[in-house]
Order: sequence, then C-alpha cells, then structure tokens
Amino acid sequence: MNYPVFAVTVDLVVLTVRDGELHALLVRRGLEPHLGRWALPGGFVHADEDLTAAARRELGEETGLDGPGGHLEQLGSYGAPDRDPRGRVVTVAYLALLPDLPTPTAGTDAAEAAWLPVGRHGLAFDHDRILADGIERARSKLEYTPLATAFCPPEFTIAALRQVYEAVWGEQIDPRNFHRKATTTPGFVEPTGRSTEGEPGRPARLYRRGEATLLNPPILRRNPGG
Amino acid sequence: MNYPVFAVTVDLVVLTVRDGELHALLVRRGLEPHLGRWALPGGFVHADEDLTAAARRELGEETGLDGPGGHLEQLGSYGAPDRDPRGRVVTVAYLALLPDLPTPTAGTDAAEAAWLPVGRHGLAFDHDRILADGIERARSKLEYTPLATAFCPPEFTIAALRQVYEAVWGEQIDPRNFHRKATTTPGFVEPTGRSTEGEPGRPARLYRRGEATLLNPPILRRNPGG
DNA sequence: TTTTTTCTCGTCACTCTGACGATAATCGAT
DNA sequence: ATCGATTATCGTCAGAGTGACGAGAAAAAA
Repeated sequence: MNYPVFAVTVDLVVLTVRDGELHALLVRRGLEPHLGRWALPGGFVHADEDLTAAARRELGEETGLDGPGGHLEQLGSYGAPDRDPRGRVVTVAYLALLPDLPTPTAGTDAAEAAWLPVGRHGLAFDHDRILADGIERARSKLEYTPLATAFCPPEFTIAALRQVYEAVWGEQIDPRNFHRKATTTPGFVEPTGRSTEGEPGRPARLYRRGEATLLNPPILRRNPGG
Repeated sequence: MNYPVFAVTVDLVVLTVRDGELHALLVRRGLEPHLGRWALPGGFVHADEDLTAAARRELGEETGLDGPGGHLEQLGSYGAPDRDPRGRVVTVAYLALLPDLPTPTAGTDAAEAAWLPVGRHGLAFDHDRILADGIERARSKLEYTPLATAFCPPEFTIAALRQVYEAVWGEQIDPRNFHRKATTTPGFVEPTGRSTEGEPGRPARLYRRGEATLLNPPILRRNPGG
C-alpha cells in the first residue's frame, strides 16, 4: 500500500475575557516560515502522542497552566495542500477557554506571546480563519452550554458571568433578566453562601459552576449569525 | 526541524432515513487490517488534495453520488497512537446526510456496502466511536439548523420532514404542533404550490428547503442528553 | 447624611409551546 | 354514490419563558 506522508500539528485558539473584552493568546513566530508574524500557539504532534495530549501539552507550554476551571475541546482540522510552505501539514485546531489569569505567557520557541483583543489580525498561515472559527464556536457554545463559567475563576458573581456573555457576544444584556435566567436555569450555577467584599455597590453573592453540561432552556443571542 | 510522519485518511459517517429509521452506510473491509469487518467508508488523502475534497471524492466513490440535496461537514479528527496497526494514522471524519436514494452502494476496495440501521455494530478501528459522534452531531444539528431537509428529496411534505426528526431523535412528535413550527419558522421551508397525489389520506402540500441557515427559535428535543 | 453604585426581587405584557379538538380532502370498500 | 378510514391542516387554550422596566436593598464614596 502506498500513501503520501504528512506532518501533523496542533494549533490552539486560547480565549479569555479581560477588561470586558475577548482576547486571544497569540505568539510572534521565532522561526521561518512567517518569521516575526503573529500566529496561534501550536506545534508538531509527537511520535507517540494522542492529539488531545499534544494540545494539552502545548497549552501548558504556552500558558504555564492547564488548571481546572478551563476548557479544552477539538475545534477542527485544516489541511489545504498549500497551507504550509514546508510541505504537507495537517493541523488539528483546539479551542481553549480560560479565566483571566495573571499569566506570564512565556513561550519556548516563540519570540513573544501576548493576549490581544480579537479583531483584525493578519496572522500567519490560515490562522485568521482558524481563530474566526474558534470565536464562532465559543459564541455558539455559550448559548447551549454552561461553558461561560470556564472563563470565570472558581467563584464568581452573576455580574461577572454576564460580562463574559457580553464580551464574547458583543451584546449588552439586561442585568435583571440575566440574573433571573442564570439563577433559575437548573445546574448552571450554585450559590456558595459567600459574597464579595470591598467592591463598590451592594455586595454580590458568589457562585460556582453547577453540574449541568447543557443549558435547558438555552440562552439565545439576538443575532446568531453575526 | 525534525518531526514524525503520519498518514492521513478521511472516514465518512453517511446517514440517511429509510422506513422511518436512521441508517448508516457501512462497508465490509476487503483488506487487512480488520479484513471482513464492517467499517466506515473512507480512504487515504491524496498527495495534493484538500481534506474536504478527499471526503467528497470518497463519498462519490462509495455512494455514486454527491448530488445537491445532501450535506457534508467535518466531524472531527481521531489520532490515538494505536488506532491503526499499520502505523501512525490520523483520520479526519466527515458527516454526510443524504436523502434515501435507491443507491447501488458499490464499493471499489470494499467487499460489500450496505445501509445498516444504527445501533450496536462492532466496527473496525475506532469507528464505533466516530459513528456515535456523528449521530450525536446530527441529532444536535437538527435542533438549531434546517439540516433535516438534507435527508429529504428536493420536494417533501411536512410529514416527511417530521419523520426525519422522529427517526433521528427516536422520539414521537405531535404532527399538529410540528406542522405549525415548521411552517411558521422563517426560512425553514417554502411552499412549492404542488401537492402529493395518490397517497392515502388528504393530499399534503409540498415544500422545498428555505434559505435560513439557522433555526430561530430552535426546535428542541425533550431530552438533549440521551 | 446623602449620593452613587450595584445587586436582587417583582410585575406585566407578549410570545412560544404542548396538549388536544375540529374540520378538510383524499382513498378504498361497500 | 356513500361511508369509513386516513392523513393534512387549522384553532383553541393554559402554562412556561422572555424582554422591558420599576423598585427596594446594601454597600462605598462624597
């Protein structure tokens, strides 16, 4: 049997919410091709390594942390014949959602790493497309799953959860209706009994993520397409 | 730069609805490994071929047809180090939804091909898992997209559309409420003006798929988990 | 104390849904 | 031709969910 050989990489779309805005973790490439351009963090899959293990390893290398509280899932694969000038490379993209850590973001083979607000980047390879697909996946999953909690620390307020939705969707949400929705949807969040202190305004109760894996009923965007 | 080499295949989860039941297109393997066992149709990606092109090519080879009216999307990639005894093989799985064609299902390198009702198969490789993932994807997508029409011929009745939902979800649906839902959801279906003839019961109006890519509001299952 | 800020609870009208009745239009049998 | 069986289509109604918004509660800041 004769068949062509490929290299396989994993690339990561790592998203977080800082200052009410959605940010992606990007690295400046320290090697050819595309030396000096921003790109998604990633690297080659090792010889005896599962795809998910490779993604988790890269995530650890790039962020220094794959702690609980985050989320990692496969996004999709990209394998256009000309997507990498070095040869035939198929990349398996993963989507990671993390709380806003005071992350040092030190890269190993990357010249620089940074959280950049999502928008128009001219990323290397086909990474613009992959990033856009990852963002759309995140937007969509916030509707039907409790995944917004992956952007939050272990204990969080309903307002913080709402700000995640607002940042990811780019929409304003009525605080009172969202509060009702989040607290009455079974399994979304659970009260911890504690409250915030020292913040302006009335103290807010703290919650942790609930046990549900699916939100029923879902929290729908106004404009699911754009 | 040194990196391990992989083979890359595409595997297809091809689903259709026949006689009110969900069926998958399976082939009996004509080669080692797993000679003689049922498996998903698929094959190696060619040297200068895009992943989606490879999936479309395999679909054409196995079903003899990739006509309009169907649907093809990437499902996910599977790359456990030991999933193929021949070496390191990553497969990119695709999900295809087709109307119930009188398909000859002739295989090229497969000994046999058949539509089998989905259930417990002991498929080759990790294909049981891939098939299960494909079915779950289809079930989920029927909620939020007009993809049920991909299972139908170009013109279809509301009852036929409902039977698609019933077959894929394994749930009974009230014909009157479903009729209201399907006909009032904007962009789901459009009347053609024609009706069925010669069938028992009152003639039913024929519809074609509408322009919507998302159902808003969605049609939700009772039990989204199982 | 007063003002400001933010959280939390309530109200109300509107829409959507599930359950189900009723009528319409055909086929097949008498 | 008439009747019954079958299926499609339309209506009704109560309950749940949602968006828009008012109002009180509890803290920090002025």
